[in-house]
Amino acid sequence: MKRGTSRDIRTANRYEVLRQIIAASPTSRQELAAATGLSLATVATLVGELLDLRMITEVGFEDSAGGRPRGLVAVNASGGALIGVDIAETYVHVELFDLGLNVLARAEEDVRPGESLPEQVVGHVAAAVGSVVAQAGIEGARVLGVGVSVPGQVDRATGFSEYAPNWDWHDVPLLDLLTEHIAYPLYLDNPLRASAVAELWFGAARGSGDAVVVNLGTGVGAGLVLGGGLHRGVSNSAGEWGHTTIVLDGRLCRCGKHGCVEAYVGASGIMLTLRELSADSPLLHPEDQTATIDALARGLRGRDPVALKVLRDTVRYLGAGIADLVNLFNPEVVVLSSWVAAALGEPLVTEVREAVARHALPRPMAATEVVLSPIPTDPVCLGAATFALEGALQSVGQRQPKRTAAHVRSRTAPPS
Amino acid sequence: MKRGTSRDIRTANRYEVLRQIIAASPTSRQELAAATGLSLATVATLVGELLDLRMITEVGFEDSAGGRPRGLVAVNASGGALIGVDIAETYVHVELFDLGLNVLARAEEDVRPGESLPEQVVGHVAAAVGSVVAQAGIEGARVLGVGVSVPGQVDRATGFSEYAPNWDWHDVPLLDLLTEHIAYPLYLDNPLRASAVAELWFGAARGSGDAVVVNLGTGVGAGLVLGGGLHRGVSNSAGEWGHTTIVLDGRLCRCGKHGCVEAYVGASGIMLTLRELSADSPLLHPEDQTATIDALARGLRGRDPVALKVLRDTVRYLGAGIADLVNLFNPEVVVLSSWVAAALGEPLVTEVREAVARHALPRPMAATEVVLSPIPTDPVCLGAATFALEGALQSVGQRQPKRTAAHVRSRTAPPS
DNA sequence: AGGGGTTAGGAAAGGGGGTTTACGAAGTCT
DNA sequence: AGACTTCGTAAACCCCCTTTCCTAACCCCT
Repeated sequence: MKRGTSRDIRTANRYEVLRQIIAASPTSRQELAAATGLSLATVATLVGELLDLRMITEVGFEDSAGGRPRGLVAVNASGGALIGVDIAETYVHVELFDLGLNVLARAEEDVRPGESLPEQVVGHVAAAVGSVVAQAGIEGARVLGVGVSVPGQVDRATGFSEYAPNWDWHDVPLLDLLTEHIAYPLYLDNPLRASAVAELWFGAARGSGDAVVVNLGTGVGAGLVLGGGLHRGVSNSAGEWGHTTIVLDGRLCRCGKHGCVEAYVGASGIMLTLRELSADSPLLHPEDQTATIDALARGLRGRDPVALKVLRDTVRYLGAGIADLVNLFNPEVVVLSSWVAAALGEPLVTEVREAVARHALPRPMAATEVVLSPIPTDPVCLGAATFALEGALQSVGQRQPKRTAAHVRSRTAPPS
Repeated sequence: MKRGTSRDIRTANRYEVLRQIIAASPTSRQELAAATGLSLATVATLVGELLDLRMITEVGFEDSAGGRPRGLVAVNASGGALIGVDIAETYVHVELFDLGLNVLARAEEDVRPGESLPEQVVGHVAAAVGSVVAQAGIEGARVLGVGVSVPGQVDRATGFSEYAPNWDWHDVPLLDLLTEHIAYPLYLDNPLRASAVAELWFGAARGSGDAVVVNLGTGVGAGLVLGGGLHRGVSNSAGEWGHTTIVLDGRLCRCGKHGCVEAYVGASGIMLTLRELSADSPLLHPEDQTATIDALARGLRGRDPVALKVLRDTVRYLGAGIADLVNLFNPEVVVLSSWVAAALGEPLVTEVREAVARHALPRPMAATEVVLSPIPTDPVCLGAATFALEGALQSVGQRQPKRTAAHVRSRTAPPS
């Protein structure tokens, strides 16, 4: 069991202060102290560190009721760039961010079904990363790091993709492969945790001690924020919620089991529900999940009865599943994230809220909010970039190696 | 969000050292340092603190390969007593422990169906507590605290039992009621968390960063140990796993919903499974859960086909449910606890292990063990007593109020 | 019996972290 | 210009753990 050291406190506080600055830029030290609960002195030293790192800059002053004006600090947008890579089943999506986590450049490469060899995927990543750097006209030196999200289980220590369900990858040394093409510091993890970190830093989980980020996409998962930090589990695979059994002996899931949550509320599960309900529905675009979900979303806005029924059926499962998470974790907030949630939007949350309230125990439920992710862009890219940001911030605390006191040893010729 | 302070580190280390001493008493400072990963100096000061508290004593020496002998310390059994109270649906069970957490006295009171008013239950508790103190012949002053476990949701801050499902209690000021009868420091929580803490301190979760303690009794729940500590959630109701939906529209549960885990793997769920399978089975003792489960356990030992079938059916649900927990938390260990698990014993774990391995994802599963609770006595009493122990240790860190420097003020009459 | 050698354990120093207190800096108000 | 206010840094302080140094306590050997 790893014990916590006092340095972890410092790191957490540094994160917290930077989060706050990014969220409310520009801001004053006073405001930061109030928001973080730290003392003014601590905030001042942390702000000093971030200024030294050129991650933030002083941007003027603000009147203070009659006294010395407050100095304002803001994110130093040009102080560096972060790259987030979202490797998914059918595409590689790359975004380049400034330090305010604004998107400066985007690139997307399609991964065709035949091209799923690790080398091919890495090729796409390298090309897209090259592209965003070129687009943004950034000098390479300013890229602080590249976060890479890859589906499945990832071992962060070794940089192996232990298992990627869609491509049947097993123990691929992904980090090594990427290192050959990309010269920036690399941080590897999976989309579940990426979007959870994105919510933790910039989204609906900011400031929450405990939050559950429910990812609704092609795959389904739950990023767990516990005690103000990401819960990884003992082998970095916590959060695999998609294959939770919700209907014993139910629908066959692509994982081979029956009745998984994902088989009902994942994109293809929703498509199946639609097909079962109305096989020739105009909403249905076989072979195209995105189009179908978009059509469904339009249908909901137009109060199309089939679309409403599909939503209701889906939420029947989703609501029960999320209620289980609420009972189990008793979180402050449940965030619905990923592209299916973004597409279905308000109608989805409204239904989910109601269903969860019906299924969950009253007491935990009373303390929990269910919200849509407020992140406007791809949360996985943002989260991946956040891993890079955390990495860059982590290395601040590192003490430089001690000077070897060589001269002390030279006693062979003592002074007379 | 509460920030961690450096004092929390100290508290955690104090816990860790005491845990280790209790587990391997007598032991040396050297051994403690090795086991906890702390430096010798830190261990020495912590041991010093515990000696000052009279929680441990020096009990002699041990040869060290040729040098100064190691001093040995052991729990000071007579240094104090802890009381654990397990309030359950039909009984109040109280145990008095020495500081080595050995049971010195027991008392049990039956709570008859009509007697479920808070005052009546509190009366039983007070009587039983009085009884164990008398039995053990302990002076009152030596009781360091009383931990009380009460089913349902408990607000530790206010000492209210917010909701107790079996008795329809709502917002009962239980702590206040208990305080009127019991003069010792009181610590209130629920059985789920009590048995989780018991495993964390003395059972199978010792030294685990992440563990799930699955409680199989009349009720069903999961105590969550995350990051080496108990996870409580935002309103102290995390771990409500019993009412997780495992069969959509399945069996009616006493909570009013359908298809809850508890409806299948709780004691009465198991009884129902048995009744459905063989309504006139000799194993079945209607109206008596304990007798039925015991009969079932005997049946398993005798390889009775009906008993085996009941076990297999139960594990079908339980295995799926636990597999979900494994996927979600990726814990180091899953502990099966509470009286049903204890009664069914090895046959149960063996089946569960197999079922979980079948249902869970391979990667999280590879890192997880499924074990039976090694705690021989009532884990809820033990856990409740542990809350009292933690409470007693907590107050160590409290700084005594600063001496008011009164003499400094008396400048009115300065010395000539 | 009286030195080495070895190991345990305590005391002091050192490096982190956060907070409180004191004070100079930089404005406004009279 | 001087008084008042408020910001922000510097210094002192407390807590935590570790490293280093030194003494205590025992063995063995001469």
